[in-house]
Amino acid sequence: MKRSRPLKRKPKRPEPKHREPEAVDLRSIDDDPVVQGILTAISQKRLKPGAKLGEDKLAAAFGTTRIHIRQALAHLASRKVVMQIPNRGAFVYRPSWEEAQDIFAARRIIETATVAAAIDRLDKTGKAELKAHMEREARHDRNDRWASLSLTAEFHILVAKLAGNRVLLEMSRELMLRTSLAIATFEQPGEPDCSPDAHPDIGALILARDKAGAIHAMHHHIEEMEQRIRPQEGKGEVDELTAIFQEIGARARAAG
Amino acid sequence: MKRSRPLKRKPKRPEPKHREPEAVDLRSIDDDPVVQGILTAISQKRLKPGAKLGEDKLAAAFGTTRIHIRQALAHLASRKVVMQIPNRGAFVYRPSWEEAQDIFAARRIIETATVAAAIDRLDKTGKAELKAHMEREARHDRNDRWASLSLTAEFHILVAKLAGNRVLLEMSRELMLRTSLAIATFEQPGEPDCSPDAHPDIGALILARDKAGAIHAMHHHIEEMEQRIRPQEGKGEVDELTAIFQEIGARARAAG
DNA sequence: ATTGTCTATATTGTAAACAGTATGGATGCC
DNA sequence: GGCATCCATACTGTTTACAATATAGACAAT
Repeated sequence: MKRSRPLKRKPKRPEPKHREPEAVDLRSIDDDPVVQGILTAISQKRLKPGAKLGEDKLAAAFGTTRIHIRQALAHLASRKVVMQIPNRGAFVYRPSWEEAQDIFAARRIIETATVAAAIDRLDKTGKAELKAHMEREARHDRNDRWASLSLTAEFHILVAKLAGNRVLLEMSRELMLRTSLAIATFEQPGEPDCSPDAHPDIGALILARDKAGAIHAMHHHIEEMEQRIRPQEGKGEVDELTAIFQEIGARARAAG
Repeated sequence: MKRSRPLKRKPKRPEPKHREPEAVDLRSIDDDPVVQGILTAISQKRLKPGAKLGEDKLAAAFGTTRIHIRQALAHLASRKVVMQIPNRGAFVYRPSWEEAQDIFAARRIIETATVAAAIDRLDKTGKAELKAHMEREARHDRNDRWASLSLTAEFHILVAKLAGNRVLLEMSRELMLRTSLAIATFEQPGEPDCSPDAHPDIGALILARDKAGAIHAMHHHIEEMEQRIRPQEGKGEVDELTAIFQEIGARARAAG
């Protein structure tokens, strides 16, 4: 029993009353698989600075559409992880020498502050997390280059997490990625990103609540990283996109 | 005299050799008029947190197309200046109380560092710029609220510029915007963003190369800003409800 | 009055076709 | 052989139309 259709209705509604958005699904584009895939590919150095990120190829590699890819690339361009050139496409960002130095300087400032804050608010849970990570880093397979890179990055992220400031955590994440790009652009071939002993030392100082010591160690650690790069630029070959993302996808599926 | 059309051509070209992008027009989306318009509207507090940013209306207001608007909004969402909710649209970002505190903490860390760096590399040009700004700020019309807000923001940007680190400058810009949003969300009505005397003091300390004094003054200045906001919210209801039902759920699980 | 359900409208999201631009070889000329 | 020009291709950028979803009022029932 359908009711009669409404008879009176203004053809144009008056300005609708504004309703605030509240408690809604807050899924960010950062969780997007395409964004994550490209980010991990970069942090694992499978994607090198200057590599072209063709829209069609990415769409095929990820099994999605071009629009989706464009959105992801635009987001990464906003974060200075890819560079978009009009009518030519998107490329993995290649920082200038000056920018690389600025990135390291920014990390010294932010990460010395985060390590201090981490010590201030260190509790049982934090200690456990830190110990757990240090064990994983100690006993990991040093021949698995990709796992190595992921683990060393995770240490710095963990410290930022322990500091308990989400804004600084985001900034640290961003700076770490850009550090990867800076190192990939200017590294001498064959050297690791982090000296292998630095993390256990810093971790121990945090656990001992030696604030001055930890700050100094972190400062020195980042200085050491910076001293491994040189203003020469060598442009390497670029790997095939499909192969990279197929393997990353397989790993993600295996891990999940 | 047109030549005969080429007769032999492989239907599919072999993978084209990769050419690196070099020395190209590097116009960023940050220069986009839509992005700039929304940013200045926010920093001048004409757009308040939670305000809806409809695509069609913006397109009409700026005299452009929806796609263009979408790109701009996506960029601003990446920078956490607007919040995008699926199928509902874009809104001016409204930080949580915790996030607001984190923003101020981050600013204390970064801006004390920038003010120190600014003193270290202060030269004639820098001194002149600083003096010029201080004069403008001293003699500006205090009744023009929008000019006031722009000027006070420019002071902090100028200090970041003098520090000579572009990465930190970007971060400061971003944090200042998010500070505007935090203040707009939690301010007591009628109070200004910055205390009017702080900037001349800090500027004088920089010119006198008093590093410790300038750092302390900047730290105090940002603390003062933070103390003007209060966690009062009109929408505590939502949190209350979720808290209630979370507890009920916990009881149910405990009973079952 | 309050609540629930329905529907037209508004608005956002997506797909596909089209247009514009760069690219890399091929051609022709010197 | 070296160099400028030209064109087919591939790619990016934009427009258009359409589909999916949310919104706010109207009506009905309690």
